[in-house]
Amino acid sequence: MVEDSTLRSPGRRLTKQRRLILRILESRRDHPGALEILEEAKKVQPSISLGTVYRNLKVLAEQGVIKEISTLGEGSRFDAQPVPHSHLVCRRCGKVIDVPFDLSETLDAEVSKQTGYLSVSHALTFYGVCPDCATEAERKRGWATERDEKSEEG
Amino acid sequence: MVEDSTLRSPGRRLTKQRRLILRILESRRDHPGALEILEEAKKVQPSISLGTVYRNLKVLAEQGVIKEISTLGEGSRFDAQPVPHSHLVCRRCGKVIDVPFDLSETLDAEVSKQTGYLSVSHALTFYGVCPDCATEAERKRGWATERDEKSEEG
DNA sequence: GTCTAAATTGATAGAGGTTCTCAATTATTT
DNA sequence: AAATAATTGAGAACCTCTATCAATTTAGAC
Repeated sequence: MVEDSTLRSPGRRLTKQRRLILRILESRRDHPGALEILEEAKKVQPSISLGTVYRNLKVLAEQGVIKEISTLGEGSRFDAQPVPHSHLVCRRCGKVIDVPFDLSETLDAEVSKQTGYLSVSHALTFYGVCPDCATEAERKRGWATERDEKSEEG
Repeated sequence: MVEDSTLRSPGRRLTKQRRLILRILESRRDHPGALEILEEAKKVQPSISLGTVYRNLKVLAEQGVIKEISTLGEGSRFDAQPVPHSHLVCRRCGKVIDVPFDLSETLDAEVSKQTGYLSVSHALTFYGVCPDCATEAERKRGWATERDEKSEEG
C-alpha cells in the first residue's frame, strides 16, 4: 500500500478521491478500466464523477504509483501492483492477465542514455486470444484466425 | 517487401488499396498513423477513404504483416519493418523511434502454452519524453516532471 | 485554529480516433 | 462471362478521454 506521504508532492494535493481510486486499484488484481473504477468508487462516494477518475489515474501514473496498460482499442486498463511483471491482453475482449516475467529496469536507463529521452519506462505486453473468446475451430487448430466465428454462426 | 501471395488467404481479397497501404508502410521508417497513411495514399488514389485505411490496417495486422504500436493516447502508429525490434514512444507528442532490441519470439509460444491463449505475440514498448518535448529545466535535471513547462510559461 | 491561494471536484460539453452502415464496386471462383 | 462475396467510399455514429468552469477542498502561512 502506497503511503500518503508518497502521494504528496509540490503543487499536488491529496484528495480523498485520489486516495480512494488508488486503494481500489491496489485491492484488485483484474486490471480494471476507468469505468469499472468509477463504479466501485461510487459505492463509497456516490457523487464522484468520471472526469475525476480519469484525472486521478493520469496523476497517479505520472507519480509512478500505477501503470497504464494499453489494450489497443478497448480503452486503457490500470495496474497498481508493486512487483514488476508484464501483461497478456485478449485481442477480442480486452481482458488482461498477468505474466510473471519482465525486463530489468536498468534497461530503461540504458535506453534513456542511448536516445536522450527522459523518464524512460517500458511496457512488455503480450497480445492473444483468450480461451473464452476463442472458437471451437480455433482451439482445435491451436491458432486463432479472424473469421472462424463467422462461419460458425450459420 | 511482402509478396501478394502472402496477402491472399481464404475469404480475403487483395485490393489495390490494401496493397498500396502496405507499400506505403513498407517504404517508411517513421511509424505513421492512419491519417498520415491516408494522406500519402491519396497522392496515388485520391478517392481512397479513411475507413478503408483503418479497415486495411486492421486486416494487415491480423495477417501479421504489420504491427500496431500503442502511443497511450495519441492514436496508434504502424510499422511494417520485417526485423523484430521495439519502440520508444514520446509521452508528449506520440513520436515513435526504433530501439534495436527485442525479445525472442519463442517467448510468445511459451506464454501461449502456459496460458492457453492463442496467437500470442508481444510488444516491447518504451515510453519517455523526447528531446524536442523536454523543457530546459527537465534537460538540466535529466528527469522529466509533469508541470515544469507550466512554471516556465510566466 | 483561521485565512489564503491554488489544486481539485463535479457536471457537462466537446474533441479525436476508430468503427459501423449500406449501396455501389471489384476481386475471385465457377 | 456470370455468380458470389469481399471490399470500397461516404458519412453518421460511437466510445474513450479531455477541456471548461463555477464551487469546493486541501496545504501552508499566520
